[in-house]
Amino acid sequence: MTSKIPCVVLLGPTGAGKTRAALHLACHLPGEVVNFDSRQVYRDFPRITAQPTPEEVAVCPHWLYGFLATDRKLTAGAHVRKCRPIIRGISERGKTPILVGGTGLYLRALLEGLAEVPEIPREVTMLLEQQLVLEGLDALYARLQEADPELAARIHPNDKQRTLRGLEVFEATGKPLSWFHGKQEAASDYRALLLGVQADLHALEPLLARRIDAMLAAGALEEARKAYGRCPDPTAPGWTGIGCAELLAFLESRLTLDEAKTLWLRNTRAYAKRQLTWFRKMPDVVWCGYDDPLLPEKMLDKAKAFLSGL
RNA sequence: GCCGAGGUAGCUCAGUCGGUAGAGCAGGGGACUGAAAAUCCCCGUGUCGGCAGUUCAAUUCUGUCCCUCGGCA
Repeated sequence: MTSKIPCVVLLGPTGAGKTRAALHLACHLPGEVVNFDSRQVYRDFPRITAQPTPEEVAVCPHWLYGFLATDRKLTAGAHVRKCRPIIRGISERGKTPILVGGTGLYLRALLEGLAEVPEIPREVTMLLEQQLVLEGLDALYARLQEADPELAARIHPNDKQRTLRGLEVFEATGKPLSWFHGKQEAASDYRALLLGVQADLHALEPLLARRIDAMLAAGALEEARKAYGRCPDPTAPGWTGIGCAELLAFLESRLTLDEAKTLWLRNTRAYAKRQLTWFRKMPDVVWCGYDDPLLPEKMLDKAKAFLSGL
């Protein structure tokens, strides 16, 4: 049995200061930063998705930021497959992998693994999407109840996305998705210290508002304009990110800039709320306040104690 | 000043042929196994603009006043 790779995870809601803390850890452990945020992967949106700046990236290696084109889609599984060799490489170089991000599903998939479901052929997915339009969600959910009663019982009949996922797995493999879940092994390859940046929504809101202004001042609009030139399809995966979608609506004259900013803030806030809900229930997270000026130092101390205690 | 249209939840608005009212959004809580910055679930008492009248009963009808928005002056 191979020993588990030690790593440090930095989690928390958007805009709470994870990037800054990660840089401090990376400099002093020493370590390298690996992204687990589903949006900071887009090449065309470095500012709007708050990726580390070129100056920050120059300080130490950063992985899985800004590598994906706007019309490409990343999935939890694909992200995990990219992450694993990178984390192993960092560890073999004698450094500590520092995982930073805000996408709860990606983190869980990485730490606990994901069921091994084969790739679903595009035709299967497209056919189901057509059937959704023709037959309605109720009919598809009823089919899921036949095909995978266990999964159907767990999801809500209105949950379009999960109903389609359950059906596409069954149609493509002949086996229920819940069967794949049951067969999954619980072993993890990593021994992770979970460090959380704690912030409540009320405190976070003004920071998020200021960050939007700062992004615009730093050329967010120009960034969106350029991205639009490269990928003018508003339904492309990269455009569905918060900030991107609102600025695109402004560029296409569907919103004024003020309306776009208001919506942007509102959506960012709602997103932060979902992140807080997700991370709150995670066990064994060591929390530090976002407003603690010594947060990077405290997190570094905890990381050092964790690594020396192994 | 006159004519018209309105004033109902934090916002946008439904509605009650008279029996004290409900959607969307916002807000709060939650779920989450390859779209996850996604997808979805639960949570709705508010002088129904003020005052008076009619009525067993008015947010609903009538009068009047106030305010907002159009048009005409």
